[in-house]
Amino acid sequence: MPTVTWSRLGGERRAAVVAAAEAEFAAHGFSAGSLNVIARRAGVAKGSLFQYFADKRDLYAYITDVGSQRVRFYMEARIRELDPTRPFFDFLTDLLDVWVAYFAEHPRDRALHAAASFEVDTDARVSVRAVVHRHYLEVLRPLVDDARSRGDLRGDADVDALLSLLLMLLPHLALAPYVRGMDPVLGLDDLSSEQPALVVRRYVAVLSAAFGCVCASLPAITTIEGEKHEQDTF
Amino acid sequence: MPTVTWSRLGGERRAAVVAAAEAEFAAHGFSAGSLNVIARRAGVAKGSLFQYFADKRDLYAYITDVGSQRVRFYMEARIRELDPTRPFFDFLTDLLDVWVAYFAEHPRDRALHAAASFEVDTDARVSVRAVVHRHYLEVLRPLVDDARSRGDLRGDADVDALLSLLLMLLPHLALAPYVRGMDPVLGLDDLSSEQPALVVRRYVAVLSAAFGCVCASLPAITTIEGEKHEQDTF
Amino acid sequence: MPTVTWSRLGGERRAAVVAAAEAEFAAHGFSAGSLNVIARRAGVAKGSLFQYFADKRDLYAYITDVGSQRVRFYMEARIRELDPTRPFFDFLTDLLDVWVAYFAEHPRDRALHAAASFEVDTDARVSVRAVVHRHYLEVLRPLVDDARSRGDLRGDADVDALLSLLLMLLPHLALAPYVRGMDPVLGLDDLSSEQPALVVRRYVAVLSAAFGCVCASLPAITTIEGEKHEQDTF
Amino acid sequence: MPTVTWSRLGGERRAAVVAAAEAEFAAHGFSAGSLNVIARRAGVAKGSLFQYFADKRDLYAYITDVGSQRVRFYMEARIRELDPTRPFFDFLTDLLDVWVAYFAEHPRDRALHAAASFEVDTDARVSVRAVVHRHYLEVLRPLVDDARSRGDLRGDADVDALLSLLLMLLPHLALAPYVRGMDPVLGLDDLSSEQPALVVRRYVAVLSAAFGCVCASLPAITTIEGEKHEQDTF
DNA sequence: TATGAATGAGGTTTCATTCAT
DNA sequence: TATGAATGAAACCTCATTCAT
Repeated sequence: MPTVTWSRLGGERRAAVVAAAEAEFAAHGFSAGSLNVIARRAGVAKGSLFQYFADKRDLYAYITDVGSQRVRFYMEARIRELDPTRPFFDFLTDLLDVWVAYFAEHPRDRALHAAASFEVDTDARVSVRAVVHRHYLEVLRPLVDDARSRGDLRGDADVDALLSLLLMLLPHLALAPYVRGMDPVLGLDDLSSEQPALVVRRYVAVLSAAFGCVCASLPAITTIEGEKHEQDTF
Repeated sequence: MPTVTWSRLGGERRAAVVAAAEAEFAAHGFSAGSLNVIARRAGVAKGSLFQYFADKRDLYAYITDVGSQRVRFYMEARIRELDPTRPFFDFLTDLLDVWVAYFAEHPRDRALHAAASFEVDTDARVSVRAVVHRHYLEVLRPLVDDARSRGDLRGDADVDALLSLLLMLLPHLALAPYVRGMDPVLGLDDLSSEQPALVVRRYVAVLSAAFGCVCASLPAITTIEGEKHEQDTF
Repeated sequence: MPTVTWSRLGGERRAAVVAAAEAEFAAHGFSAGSLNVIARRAGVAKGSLFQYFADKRDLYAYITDVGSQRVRFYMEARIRELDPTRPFFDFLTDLLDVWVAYFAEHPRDRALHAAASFEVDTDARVSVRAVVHRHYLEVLRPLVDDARSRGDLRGDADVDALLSLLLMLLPHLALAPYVRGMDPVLGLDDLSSEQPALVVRRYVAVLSAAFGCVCASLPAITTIEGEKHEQDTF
Repeated sequence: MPTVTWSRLGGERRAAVVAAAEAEFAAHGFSAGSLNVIARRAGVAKGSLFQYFADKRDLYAYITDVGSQRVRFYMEARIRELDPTRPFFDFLTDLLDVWVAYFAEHPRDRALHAAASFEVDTDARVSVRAVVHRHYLEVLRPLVDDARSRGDLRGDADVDALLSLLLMLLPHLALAPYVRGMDPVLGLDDLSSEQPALVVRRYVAVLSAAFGCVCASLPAITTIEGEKHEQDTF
């Protein structure tokens, strides 16, 4: 937790430290990120960092938290716009599109997310992922619960299994297009050949088949390729 | 890639190097693993390591490959015993049980797998995961293809999406019971409350619902809990 | 020397600073003692310490002085009770017993004494020991002078040599039982095998033989061990 | 203990490291001595020091050992020249003169001795003093034992108390002339006013009176000052 | 082919002190 | 008078890699 000194700090200095730390941890992760570099880039003395944060891990946790909240606030705003009361898998499709687009446009957040996912230091990774997972679930669970109460999910749908899969799919969709080798099957990391949007629809189709109400129909994947008016008929 | 010197090396010396390197990388991962330690424990000169491998990354890739092959050979043997011609999702359930049990009993392989998954160094992680994914797919794709040709999968099943999900689920099932925070939903890391076996069945139920032939029924999870018999009626 | 600000300070604040500084310097000595820690534990601002004392060394000297005076006042009170007009070496024996017991029961003063003795920083050590030595001598010299004027010491006794030896023996007796390796001969640091009381008597016997009046006899060490009665015949 | 690498090292490089380390530890002691400085002055890479010694403490212990042995070898040679079979306290007087002169002429050894005596780090101090004390005793005990068997000491002399006092007097005589405040009574540190030689004689007179055979007379201190001839009559 | 000595940059953290408020 | 933010030097130690033998 940041010190009181940090909370009393002027906005400019704070912004400089946050920016430098985000850049460094995004580039090299926690273990390999260097406080020397952060201090130098922020234009503050090395010792000052320790007036603001208990230690390296404390700074890292703070940076991760700030980043997670930024993503969450953004997503929550977009969720409201997307109208979460629509048929769930339609909504989910749009949501994942937004998600993919966000990380496409925010390389810094993408890198922070990756750094948190791949951290070697067990304690650092665990505490950071706990934060991230909490954010994920606080947003997703209400959406899923509402969907089930609306009847968009099967009555016997294993909601926790759905959430568990989403917890894997979300980081995957965010990172795979930029991390070679993460997805050797669907080709997410081969940007030229296939659109992430298509992969989103393939995953949603799977989830819909697994959890959706039998009567509910899913927008056909063809809707992307240009001919799809028969879509809502099957 | 190991040098020719390595290939000409006596078996004993080779085994010593491999054992020391596996232990070190399993314990500390690639970035934090120390060649000094490996050389000392293997009883060879530090310089010798550089006669056998181009650099640290080369050694790491080799060690990962060796480990992956060990796991793969084991799994292939068990797959033959499990009779892959049975109904696919029955077979898959047993396969995942074996998988979970293997990593429960082989902490070194589990640690190597985790080290590869969490490596910060991008290049190291990418090259290692490429190897691991290749092994996964070379085993899984024939099984899945056979299942489809046998009619165990729906005709329009998105086989690649299934493989993609399996590529996420396999490491998850192997590591989550031992890595705090990986699974905050299904409780895989809370060994006392829920059996990995049950989680396996929940995941397979999802996959079966998504990809299975409509007519094919899955062994109900009720076999473990005893009450949800309506599940196999959908 | 403390500033005038210090002298005008409220008693509570002063006590807090003294207590924190004593604890810190006792635990880590001057060089390794931390003003940060002292300020934090005393509940005052770091800057305040520099309003009360010129610098770290000044604070340290003050703390040592306070501690020395505490010990000195205690010893002076006990000296009056012990009746310094008795035969000198009888009295000295009791005095040293009291001395040893005091430090046995006051670990904080013991630690401060040790810290002063083992300080690496030459200037700090010199100034601190000057204070301590002054206290020692102001107490001891009158006692020794009285003893000589009473005829308890030989007429030609080298009083200064006696004081010089006492200045070595007193810290030794105070610390050796708690500092491994200080006394590899008489076994003061091996509490189980020999009592400090016996060591006191052996040292006093030496001093008595060296400085005592020939006619004056010393209580034989046999009072503790019970057999060497021929000792008092020399 | 130095590594094998150290033992295989060329003489020139070894000498440079030893010289630099002796100078640094002599000047600042163990805790405050800097490996950075040592490496720079020795003209070797910082990392090289860690190829020769396990850590800072290891290097310090080695340096202290080397220094102690140097002093011991010198003293043993001089002891043979001084004829230890002479009357003990005559011999002891000469021995202490030599001792004082040695440290007067060898400021480096003096500083190392001081550094070892005043080290704050308990473990470092303990281990170093154990070495020094061992050297002291291995030299002194045979001398004292011989003296007693020759009849130079009283039959009932407390030999261990004598050794214990010598263990205090020897460092005192070596260092006090150069460390302000160590001796506020006999004025050892006030070089202009009184000769260390006289102090030696005053201490020896005390020891002789305490431990010497009654019949044995000591060379009167008058030999230096010229008037106290009544001293040898007690 | 094997060795292992040498390198020196880089890591995090603590510290006493200053000074503007 | 009290505060506490800022400083930046210095600390020990580890590391992968090179190269002469």
